[in-house]
Amino acid sequence: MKQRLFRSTIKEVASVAGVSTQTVSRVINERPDVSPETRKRVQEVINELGYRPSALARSLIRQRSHTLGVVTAGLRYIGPSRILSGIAAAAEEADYSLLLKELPRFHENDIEPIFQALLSRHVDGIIWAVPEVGENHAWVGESKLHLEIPLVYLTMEPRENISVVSIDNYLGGRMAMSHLLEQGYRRIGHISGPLDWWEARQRMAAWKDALREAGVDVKDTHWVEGNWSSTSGAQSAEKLFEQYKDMDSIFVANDQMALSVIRFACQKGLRIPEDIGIVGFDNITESEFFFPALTTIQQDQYDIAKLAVEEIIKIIEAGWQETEQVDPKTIMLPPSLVVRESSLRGKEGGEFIRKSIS
Amino acid sequence: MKQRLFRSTIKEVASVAGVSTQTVSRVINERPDVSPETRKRVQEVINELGYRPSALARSLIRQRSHTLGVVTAGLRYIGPSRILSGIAAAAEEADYSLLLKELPRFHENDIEPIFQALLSRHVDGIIWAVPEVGENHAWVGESKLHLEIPLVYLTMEPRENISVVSIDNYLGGRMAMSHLLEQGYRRIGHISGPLDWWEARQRMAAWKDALREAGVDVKDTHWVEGNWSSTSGAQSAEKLFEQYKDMDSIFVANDQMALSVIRFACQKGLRIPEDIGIVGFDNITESEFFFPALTTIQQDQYDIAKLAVEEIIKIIEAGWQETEQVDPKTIMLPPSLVVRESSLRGKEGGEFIRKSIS
DNA sequence: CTGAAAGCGCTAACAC
DNA sequence: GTGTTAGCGCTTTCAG
Repeated sequence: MKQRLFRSTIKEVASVAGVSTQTVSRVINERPDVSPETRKRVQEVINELGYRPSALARSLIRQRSHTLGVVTAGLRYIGPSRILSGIAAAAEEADYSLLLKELPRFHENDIEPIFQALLSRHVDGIIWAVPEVGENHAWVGESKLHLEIPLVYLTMEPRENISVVSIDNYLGGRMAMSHLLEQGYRRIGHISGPLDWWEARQRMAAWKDALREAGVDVKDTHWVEGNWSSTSGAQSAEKLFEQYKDMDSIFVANDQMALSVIRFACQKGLRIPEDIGIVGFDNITESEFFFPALTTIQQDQYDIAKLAVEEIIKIIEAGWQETEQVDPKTIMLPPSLVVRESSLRGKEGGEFIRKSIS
Repeated sequence: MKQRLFRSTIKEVASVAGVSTQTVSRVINERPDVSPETRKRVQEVINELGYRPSALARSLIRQRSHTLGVVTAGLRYIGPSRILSGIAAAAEEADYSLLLKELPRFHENDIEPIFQALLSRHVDGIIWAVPEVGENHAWVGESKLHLEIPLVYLTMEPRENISVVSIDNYLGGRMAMSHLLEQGYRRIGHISGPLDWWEARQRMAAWKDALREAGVDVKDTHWVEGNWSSTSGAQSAEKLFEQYKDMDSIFVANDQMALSVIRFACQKGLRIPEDIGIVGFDNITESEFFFPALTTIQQDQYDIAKLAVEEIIKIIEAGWQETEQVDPKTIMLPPSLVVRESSLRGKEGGEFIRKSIS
């Protein structure tokens, strides 16, 4: 027996209520031009039959789906998840649905099928929430895509004529470094993220620039490249302590790696922050409870995600007005410094948060 | 100017290629009954115009969208994200799209609008990936929903005639307890999750049962209720050490709280695992790098998510065959014990994984 | 205020 | 092999 869907249609409602489908349509769309009695009768039939208008049919005729395509990568990690969470909240608020596509790899650059799938379902806009890694954004700006809908990128290097929303990673790095320098650390090492990541390069550039401006020599032995994972953090820590003997502190490009650095330093018998200061990046929920608690740079991924959704909806709605279009722009949000025990040398160890270094 | 979508239709393709829309339809659906020349010509026009069939129109006429609705809660946490990640991977593989709805709260029980939104978009099935908390699943089984499509639940207490896929939390708790008992610990305390969570109750029941079976007295002072967060872990640890003076170990209901317990014990000068043994639950990526590394119970959320998707697709497809229906069933997956430093008392501290305690 | 006709983009069923 | 007709469930003219 073929599956039978017990979904009532506008036609059934109309026939039961003894009106035309047109009138039912007016009722469900809350148009004013229906007499109160008719409206009431139709509404009753709707409730009775459990009638639910088909968003599909509506999208087809209105050429508008009220749906956003979201492309993510790395949902198994906390950063991308927090971003998706923000996207979902903002979309819900604006009454948009979400069509989700997860890229299997960060390096994915066969993006045609993704767009095909999204466009064939008539999404009104696309949020590209995939970090910029290697050449995985090389296609941006190419018009080969025949893209007739707005596209907003999350966390990518700003480009002309493209809408981008991102945390300012360079600024975050500078904030971390300013803090360490203020605490009197000078021989600051760095464990970077994988350098094919734009974010990793930004953080590292901040480390280098801050040292140079402070008049500190930067040598190749003063940093090591990690891959974001705690495992790589452990390996990097070992290598870095080996090749930078009189290092007094480390700026670690994320908290997971910083966790391993703490562990490694503990095992070596080094005191934190007296012998070695540590600053991380991300402010994952756990870092407050590391021992010692980790000083880090907080990114509000939830917030930039909401911003991105609001931006794309603004662009979409503008496309339906007679008004002028919304120009693509880059929105860069500053992160904030969260000072905890791991970097507070020679002062009383209270915890406090500074929102900006200005 | 009203937005103009440069989307070509099957009609345009047909007219340019000089055939009927029907023939184009046959080509894009790879039907055999088209002559090679016609097929070639049509295909060329398709490429030329960048034509993309509308999945919307297709769904409407086929009464099938090849789309799954996914309802989640707590995407800002890592567990739900890993589940979503598994769902996305499995859906992609089966060539299904995903319509995502995130509940704003775990306790949400106004679920009508969620179903409305999903059903109005003609999803073929729904995966309910919201943990069971308080009465938030009370509606399950009520047929008021007029649900004409399959529904599979993730992580909920098994019920008759419902499809459920879940990790066996009770078994996980028993595995943790068996391990502690084997290591010679007897005065085992417990920090539970919030007890309105089904999972928290399961883990706690395992703690209690294991102690009883081992002939150990269970008192109300031997456990404290946390709320999964590291913050609550710290508070709970303080309280528990206070009220259970000769406790020799703790089974903590998740790794985040366990992290705080480690921190608290360190600050008190207690040695882990000699003075106090600790076992967590979840195996978050960081727990391997805690100091000491945390013994814990691993749940493979990614895997159960894939299973849930495969199950629902099986049910959906069965609905379209002449064959009999797939009966709803409960699938319970065993977690696994990961032994690390925090519980290995008086033995050499190598790390090893046991897949099951049988 | 209400209804009839046309059509969004596509496919199933039937002709030829 | 290929085209014609009808219609998925809805909304947009335009009459009345």
